[in-house]
Amino acid sequence: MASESILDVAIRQFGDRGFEGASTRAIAAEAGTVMSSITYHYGGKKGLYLACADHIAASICERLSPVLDTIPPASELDTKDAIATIRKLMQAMGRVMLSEDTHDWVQFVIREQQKPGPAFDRIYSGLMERVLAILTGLLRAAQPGITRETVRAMAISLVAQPLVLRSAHATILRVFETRALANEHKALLLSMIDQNTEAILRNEQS
Amino acid sequence: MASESILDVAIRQFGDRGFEGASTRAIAAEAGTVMSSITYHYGGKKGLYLACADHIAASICERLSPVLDTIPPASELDTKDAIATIRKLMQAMGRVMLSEDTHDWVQFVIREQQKPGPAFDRIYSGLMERVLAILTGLLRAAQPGITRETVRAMAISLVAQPLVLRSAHATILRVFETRALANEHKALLLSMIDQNTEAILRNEQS
DNA sequence: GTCTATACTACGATAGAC
DNA sequence: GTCTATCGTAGTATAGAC
Repeated sequence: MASESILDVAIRQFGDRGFEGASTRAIAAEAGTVMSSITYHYGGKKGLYLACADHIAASICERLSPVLDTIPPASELDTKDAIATIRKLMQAMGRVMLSEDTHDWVQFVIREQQKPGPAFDRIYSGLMERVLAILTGLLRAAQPGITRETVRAMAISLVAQPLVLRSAHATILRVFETRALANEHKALLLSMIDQNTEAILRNEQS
Repeated sequence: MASESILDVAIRQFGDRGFEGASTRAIAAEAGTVMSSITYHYGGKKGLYLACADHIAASICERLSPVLDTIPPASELDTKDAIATIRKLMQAMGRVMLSEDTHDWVQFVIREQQKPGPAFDRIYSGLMERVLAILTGLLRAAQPGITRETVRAMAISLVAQPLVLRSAHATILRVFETRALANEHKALLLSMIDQNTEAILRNEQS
């Protein structure tokens, strides 16, 4: 079988074991080369880690772009359309969190949240900042007159629901008494997010 | 100054740096002793880690018990009281997540969620199982006729809101453009959780 | 019980052969 | 560019002095 690239292996290892837990020798070996290749291509372990962060931010951004790109400027949306758009955005984030092939990326990001370093800066400015800017804009359109601080708190509360699908993944598996989420579970969780998003936005609006 | 106990230091170090990132020599030194004491008292690094998990589960449980102990059996509650009780429980969880002195505990748990091992079993059975059992019981009382799977999904969605306060802590600080959450921020986030909890439960109930 | 001394392994970085 | 060889450091574990 063909070797994966160093970057792909590194993202998996860093996500799985964390920065200190992952070993450059093991990453290199799994990529079919030797440790000194990492020094040559990335300047060392830290450089490789930062390259992973950049790649992940770009990859998740790319995964979300089919939805993000269809979102019109918030100024053009009325309350009803803004709510519908926010629901669409939450569903897209939920699907990313439930998708198997994003597992390593999201794991990496969650780890970096716990002890943010230079890699978090790149992920934040390359991914989160953009998504949060769109979401806060939509919230302002959905609920005119809302204060800036309330928008921030509400944005956090909304993204909490997709995020928890990964950040508490181990607990979710226990709750559903399974080793891997079935499609029925995923559909149920997504529809729950949709209902709750609608309830939260409708509530505030009154 | 008096030395902290090995367990206290270990919880902080493991929470901060993860299992692989923490060093037994550093933990022992900070506790005012030497590494071999860890071998003697806990049987090694893994044993110390498990002891930390037990201690954390008990500590968080103890912190929540003032609220948990006042919750009557769900069978005695009507819909209105059950909703009020759930809101009180969510607020208690939110306060735990926002409290500074639980930082190390929660950090440890979040890390263990990412790669669950034997320590996660202890935290789950010693803490989460109990809280989730109470919450699902309350949900059934709040919304009679709800299916078992829907209760599970809703429980996850509800706890998502307190949990995100820690699991996405780095992002929240960026959103509020601050280095540490002020009391006003915390109050706002808690009231947002309360509003959303109420909206979610009211919505489903109809 | 607590510490010292030591054995053994694995890590990341680097120099240099090819 | 990719490899081998090696260096210094840091990790856990263990035996034994006190």
